[in-house]
Amino acid sequence: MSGAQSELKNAGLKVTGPRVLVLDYLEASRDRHLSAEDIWTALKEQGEEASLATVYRVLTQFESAGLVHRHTFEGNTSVFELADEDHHDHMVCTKCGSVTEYVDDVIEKRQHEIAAAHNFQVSDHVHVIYGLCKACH
Amino acid sequence: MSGAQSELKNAGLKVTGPRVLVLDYLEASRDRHLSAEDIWTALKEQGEEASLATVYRVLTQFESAGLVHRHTFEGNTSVFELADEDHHDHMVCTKCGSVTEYVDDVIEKRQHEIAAAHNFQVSDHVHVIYGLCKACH
DNA sequence: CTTAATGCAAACCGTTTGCATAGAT
DNA sequence: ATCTATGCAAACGGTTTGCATTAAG
Repeated sequence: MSGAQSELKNAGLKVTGPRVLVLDYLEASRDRHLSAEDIWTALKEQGEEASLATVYRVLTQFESAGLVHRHTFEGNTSVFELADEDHHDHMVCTKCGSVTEYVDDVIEKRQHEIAAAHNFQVSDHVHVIYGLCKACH
Repeated sequence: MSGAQSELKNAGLKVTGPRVLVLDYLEASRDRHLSAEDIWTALKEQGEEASLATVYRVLTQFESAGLVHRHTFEGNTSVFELADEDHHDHMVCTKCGSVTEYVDDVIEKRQHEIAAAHNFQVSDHVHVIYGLCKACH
């Protein structure tokens, strides 16, 4: 039984074709941030069928189950990535669209101090740096 | 001549009814972050007419002219605010939607160091803390 | 066998656009 | 008078949804 199958069971989700396909594909693309359409296209190219609507449904379920994170960045399309790693933030290249991840304890800590100072109870945060990646400038 | 009128001229924009209305309304709401529809509704309520399409066009022009900043946050609707103040980041209440602004030099400085370390050329950044505001928890 | 998941196509929602008309300089 | 801005309604693009069908447990 594939890793995807047991992950689905652990998450309390029924093991179905589309769910396994999407999860497998996300695991094979751990270093990338994918849109629903990216995934749908990739599955079609590898001969597997899953409707776009189902890809969206599956991704939304995965997000609720905590398997996946959804990012919106600027622009209209959401991108998804597996959620099983540590928290990190993103640098998005405005030219090629590539996404670089980073972690920084100074910032992580600092934002909790800021929130506390405003009597604000943090549940999540987004930190995105926009600019040109190494390859694009 | 109102402040809005001279601001428009300075920005190289023709002084028209809808542009003055939108800019005046933004100035009267400096402490808030407004969606295109918020503005359109407000104008209608105060008896002024401007089509929603025009409000969008005007806001987009203002953004290009640097008069206004557009934020997307999470979710699909953009919000706008006047751009004539210092840079700041945002805390968004996930319950009531209120937006609190803050500035922090430690974070500002730190993110440039991080970018430099990855050979990334920063043009902009977004830092949003999500959670519950003082009033909501 | 029962209930939940899928595919399809249509609906949705914020936003943009083409085109004819009104308005600014 | 000229050329741009506006209003309207239709188009758009990503995402969601209703409903009949299919598959998982």
